[in-house]
Amino acid sequence: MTVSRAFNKPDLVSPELRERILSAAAQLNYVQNRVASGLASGGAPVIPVLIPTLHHSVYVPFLDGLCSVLPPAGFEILLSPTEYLIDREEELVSALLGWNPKGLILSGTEHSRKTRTLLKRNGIPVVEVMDLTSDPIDMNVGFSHYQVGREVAEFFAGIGRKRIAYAGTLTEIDFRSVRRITGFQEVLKDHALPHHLIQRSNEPSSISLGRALLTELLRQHPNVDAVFFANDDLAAGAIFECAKRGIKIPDDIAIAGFNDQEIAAEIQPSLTSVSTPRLKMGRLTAEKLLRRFRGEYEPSNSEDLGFELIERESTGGRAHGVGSPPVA
Amino acid sequence: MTVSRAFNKPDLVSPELRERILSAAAQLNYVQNRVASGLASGGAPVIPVLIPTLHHSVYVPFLDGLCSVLPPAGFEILLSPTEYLIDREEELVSALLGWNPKGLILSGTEHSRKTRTLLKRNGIPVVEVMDLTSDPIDMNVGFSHYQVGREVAEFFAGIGRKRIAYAGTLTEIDFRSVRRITGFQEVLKDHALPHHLIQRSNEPSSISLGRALLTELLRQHPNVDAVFFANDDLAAGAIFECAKRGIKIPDDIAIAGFNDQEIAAEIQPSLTSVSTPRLKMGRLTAEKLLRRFRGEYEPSNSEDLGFELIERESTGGRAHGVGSPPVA
DNA sequence: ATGAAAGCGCTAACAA
DNA sequence: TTGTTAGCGCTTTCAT
Repeated sequence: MTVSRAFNKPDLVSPELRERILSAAAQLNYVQNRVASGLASGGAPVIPVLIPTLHHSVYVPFLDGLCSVLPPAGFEILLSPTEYLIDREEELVSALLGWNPKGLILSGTEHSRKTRTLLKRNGIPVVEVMDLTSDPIDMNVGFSHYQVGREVAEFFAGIGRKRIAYAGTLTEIDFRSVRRITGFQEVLKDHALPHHLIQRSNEPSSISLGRALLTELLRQHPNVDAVFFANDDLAAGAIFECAKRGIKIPDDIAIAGFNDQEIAAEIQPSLTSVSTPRLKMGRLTAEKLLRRFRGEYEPSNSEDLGFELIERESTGGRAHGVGSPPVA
Repeated sequence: MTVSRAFNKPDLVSPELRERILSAAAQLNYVQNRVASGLASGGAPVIPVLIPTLHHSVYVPFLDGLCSVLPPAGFEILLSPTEYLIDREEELVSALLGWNPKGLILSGTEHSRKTRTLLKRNGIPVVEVMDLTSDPIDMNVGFSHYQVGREVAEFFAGIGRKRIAYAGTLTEIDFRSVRRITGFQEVLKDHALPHHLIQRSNEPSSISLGRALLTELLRQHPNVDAVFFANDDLAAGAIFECAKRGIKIPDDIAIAGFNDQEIAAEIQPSLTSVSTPRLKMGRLTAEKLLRRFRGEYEPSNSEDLGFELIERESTGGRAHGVGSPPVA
């Protein structure tokens, strides 16, 4: 029918007829059946997005970035949390491929062999996000967690800290966390500093868990003088706990977080953190997919968006980003 | 083909044949084409979810609740932010109906006439969430924001506050916020207290905006002695700002937040807040949909999940929920 | 318990 | 510029 054209390729229909069709459609509240159109054209306009979890708000800005680009371009987002489970990811990828999606987004660069095979053979554009890899399934947008670990360790060593710890959750199954620890420990070794001060927990991340991690760390190693937390919530908990115990930050202990969430700039003392480009990652990921759909040339399959260490009071830096902006 | 049956109604196929089919499918990495099956059976196993925004983490636990129920039951979530725009919602509903979804989830109870008509005529199960209404499109799961406003105002009046303010964002387009304000003001009027101390902003909510709102409020009304913030981030900002200015909480000013996010229990002083059942709302919403799909009887179309005012130090209550749980 | 026929509502490729 | 034909990969329904 010409109706289909009027919707999908309006310029191929005479203005007059198009007018008539569109207005009739409006009258009848007609909307195209996306399922049928998906079947006919081999592939539904959906993009499955596999993220580890929604519990942790870190993934929200990323999603937000996707939502700002994909739906306006006509693609719906199929949201699926994997709970950090690589086997669950495999199941989900397999099931989601049943939608014949035009593209797919995966978190991290660590996947089961079958996931990789499935996706490679399928051949649709795939973006692996959050981390960096030299061997992407297809495309890759992220930054190096390994480098984050290195940079924070260098930073602590550089300000003269001697007993430098890492504290985090899911330190075994969250591969990004593992990489940060790896980089972190390597640098400590290079500096001949102790590198086994790793405090782990498998509970979900939270402010109160940050308190607990700090408490336990100090119980086992009372003279720790710097801690890199796996995220800002944990670090904030540690700051609250220090306040409660009268531990001086940064004099007694320096604290750094990860992700530079808003609380980092606002808490007292303000928290040194690593700013990560999550919103931008979402937008760029979406744009790369769209470009590929249009068959445009993609200069690079791998994009390192970098990160930035933001020094604040918790490591002896100056207050940063605190203050009252004008009310609109 | 019998293959279809082997997947969808395994019990109608002889065990032996079923075995053979399933193993062959596994070998070939075959997955059913959901699009084709959706077309043939009239309706894709997707549930569009319209939420106002992802910027604000309040919607995340709700989504999380949905994700814990819907995907395991075979339904994918189509996530679509409306940015609090009722016209955008209308467009999205119309477009999403093109998926012939089996059900649909809407935030709030305020919708355009067309949205209501479209949905009612379509006849699929619809759940309106977050707020309560006496006239749902179909089903309704939430709690009364109006009552929240009333209860907090009563509470402030009850502890002897005289100049009680409300501070929030998007106070015009976020209807839940509007309702809280309405209830809040009604009670203040009943108590013959001033009820025009409303501080508004249209910027997105953030800790630093909380600082700004408090600052501006105190500039205009220096003797305000209680403030109900539209959420905990804003309230936390206000607490940080008070610390900076040496304003005593709760002696000089009492502060309450909304949603009882984790920071409320952890900040110093701890923050009185209204605990809202967001995760549970997600789960219950999903379960109600599933029950309806199965044709089961739903005793009630409207579920009031309630809320709870959690008193903490910021209004003169005792510390609450602070402390270090054991490390796992 | 299994198979055959028909068609879901579109879009692709082609013809007019 | 418009209409026609066929078929996307399933699930129905009905027959075996």
